[in-house]
Amino acid sequence: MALNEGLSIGALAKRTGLAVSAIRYYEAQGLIKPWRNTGGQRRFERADLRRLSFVMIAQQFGFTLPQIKAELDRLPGGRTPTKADWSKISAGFRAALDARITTLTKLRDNLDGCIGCGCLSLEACALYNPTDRAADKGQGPRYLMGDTPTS
Amino acid sequence: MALNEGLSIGALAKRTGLAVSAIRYYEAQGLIKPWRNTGGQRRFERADLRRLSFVMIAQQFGFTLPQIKAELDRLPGGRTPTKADWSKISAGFRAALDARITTLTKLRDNLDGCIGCGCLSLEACALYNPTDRAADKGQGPRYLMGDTPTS
DNA sequence: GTAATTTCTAAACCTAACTTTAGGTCAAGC
DNA sequence: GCTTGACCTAAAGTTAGGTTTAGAAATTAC
Repeated sequence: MALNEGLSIGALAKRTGLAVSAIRYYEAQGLIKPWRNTGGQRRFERADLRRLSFVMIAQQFGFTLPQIKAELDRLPGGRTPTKADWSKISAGFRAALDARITTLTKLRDNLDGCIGCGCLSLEACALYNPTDRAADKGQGPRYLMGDTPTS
Repeated sequence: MALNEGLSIGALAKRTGLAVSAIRYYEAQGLIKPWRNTGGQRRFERADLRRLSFVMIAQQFGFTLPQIKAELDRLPGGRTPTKADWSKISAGFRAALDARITTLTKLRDNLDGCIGCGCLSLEACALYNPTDRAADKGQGPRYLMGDTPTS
């Protein structure tokens, strides 16, 4: 057993609160790369706890799994990530969060001028600038309303 | 034609930027209730432009269609909604938005103490209080990480 | 050493919010 | 009056992010 150290998928699930199936799914998406023990079962490093925590928080912030993977891929490959490594990828994270808050605040401040007043003439309003739900899924520029101010 | 007035679904689509199929879908979900002309085609009121705008903005705020329907159902049934009617349902809207901003701001302020510092000891951190992505889908209390402070 | 628990894979299923497709009807332009 | 574009319905397909199921193999517990 000594040579087959590491956390089992069940242990990882208990520690993170994630379902075992979710962890397997994350592996399939390339977010974590466990090794296998002699019996073919997944074994995880303690650092994977941090990775999964990062995933869970980033999801709360509205990031998609591919986006989260992109961030995680910036972590060093050969060694266990250090505090500095994590801080580095958290910076972009925080920037995105700041942007999101800014957008929502602008949205709120414009609410009284749009729906709040009952006119709903969104064309002239900040609301037609869609909140970046993480990544505009190439849906094309969807303007919100063509209602004329007079109506 | 005079008796079959109203906007066609195509006109509504152009005015809102929504796809025709999306508008039909919203009708199926009960968000709008067009009438039919003599040929069986949908005809919409101008007020439906406002309803659809409301839907689009509410979605940007993270509301689900059932939640949006619940708000729209509070509009008067017999007559065309007035400014006052719209303002009324926009109030709850704004409250939800405020709450969301507050949560995100708290999250951001805690970021340096969690991922930002590299420790990722989420248990002791505000991040384990999930952002209400509109409506906690009864997933059960998912605590974020069981990593001990020492690790 | 055997029973119970975990874990394995692959594939099917799930929800939300739509889009696409197929086959057919309606309406508008000339 | 006919052709072209808009519209109709119903059903199936799509994407994200997983969960569930089934049958088999590994591990742990006693």
